[in-house]
Amino acid sequence: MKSSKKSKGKKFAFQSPKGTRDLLPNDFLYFDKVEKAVKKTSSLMGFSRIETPMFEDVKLFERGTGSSTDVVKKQMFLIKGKGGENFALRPEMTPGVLRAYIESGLSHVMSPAKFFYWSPLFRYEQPQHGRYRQFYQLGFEILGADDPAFDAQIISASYGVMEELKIKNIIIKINSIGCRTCRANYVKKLKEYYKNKLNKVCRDCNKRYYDNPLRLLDCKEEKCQPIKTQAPQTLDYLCSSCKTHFKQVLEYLDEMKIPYIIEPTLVRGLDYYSRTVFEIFTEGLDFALGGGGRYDYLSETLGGPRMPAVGAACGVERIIEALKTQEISSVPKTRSKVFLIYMGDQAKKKSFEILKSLFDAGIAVNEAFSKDSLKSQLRMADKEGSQMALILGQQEVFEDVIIIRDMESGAQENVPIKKLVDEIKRRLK
RNA sequence: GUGGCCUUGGUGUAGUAGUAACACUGCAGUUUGUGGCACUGCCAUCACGGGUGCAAAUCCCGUAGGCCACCCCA
Repeated sequence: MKSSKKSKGKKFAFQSPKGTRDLLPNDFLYFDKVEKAVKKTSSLMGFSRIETPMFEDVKLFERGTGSSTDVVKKQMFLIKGKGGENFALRPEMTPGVLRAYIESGLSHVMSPAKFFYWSPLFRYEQPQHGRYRQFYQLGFEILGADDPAFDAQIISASYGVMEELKIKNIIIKINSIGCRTCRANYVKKLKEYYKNKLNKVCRDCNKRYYDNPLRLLDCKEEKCQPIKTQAPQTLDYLCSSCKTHFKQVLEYLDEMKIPYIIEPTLVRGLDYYSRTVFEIFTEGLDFALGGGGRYDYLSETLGGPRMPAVGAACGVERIIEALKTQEISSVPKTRSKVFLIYMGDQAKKKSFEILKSLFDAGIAVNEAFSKDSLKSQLRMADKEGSQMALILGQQEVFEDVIIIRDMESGAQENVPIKKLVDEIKRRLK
């Protein structure tokens, strides 16, 4: 007792940084399933994969995502390069994807271009349910097109992934916040409306009034609600082309029978959105699984060419949370059906040769090299649910045979090692 | 950035001041070359640091992390 206490080492002092998590083998049962769904949907709909650096010039986000947004103002991990460069770990993908598209010259080769991504992002936030400092997003971007068909296709792609995963009761909340012209017009009206009510709304709304008036519509403060509901709505102030655009998006969604509700107060938090904005929800979870919208001016804002575009991003951890909440099962672990057991050093050595030949023949084999007793190796084989065990001892090595044991019936048979591959293949089907 | 709750072995829990209990899992074994059952043994300085007490998992303070509500977002 005392000696065991004395022999204890120091407590392991490291833990994963706040808001980050390790993806352990069991997590990948879900992770891989989602990844498979996004790849399938992408290939069916013609999106090709893109990946960009995990860090970029901080200005890309300041100018692109918008310096008035929380994401840029207080949620970026900043890195100082040794040469004095200012980088930021990417808090979102869109500006990087657009940058890559222009920089690579791809914009001259394929336009419009349809991309999908599956990438980790970083935001310095207070972690919470469904919210991490490092998290994965899957997303779609269509660059160089302003046709409303693409808005619908972006939504359809996101919806398709959810559908593929069998997530229940998916609902799209959608709105249009107009183009530069009609939005400016609307914001003016909105400010006029709020002007003489500023003493009746919360402190945050007073700030929003000056910083980002559209966000007034986002307020959840109780005392602001009555004022909010009476406020002018973006949809009533759309210019005729924005109105037509939005109407067509909805019509296309109707054609695909994608369920949506128009949410007049939906505005979203990133500066670059224009016209269509949307978020994706499912039953049982209060956070959005995804969101996106059109960003027709982002390219110009970054000093690039005029390039209308639309995109969406979904939180992978959130989708997985939905799968778990809705008890949608993960992909079952694929276990190898064959388990190799050795007895003695000579057999252990020989087993490498056998393992190699089985791998070469495309047969998955499990073993337990750290357990030397036959008993514990068999126990292991049993636990793994193996269909057959291959038992190799001194005697067998000497005779150049191996025992195949059927784990269910317990029947055993000696097989010449030369014929092992064929014999296993025969039994596996 | 603000406020509230929480933190006991790999997992889930018990234990409100006298030096950690239970279940599952894991590991080792129950005589030598055969699993699934059963049995035995082992695996926690009670998140970390400090304080008060003769005595602290148990009270107090600090830190870290988790959760929740804001904020915002995926």
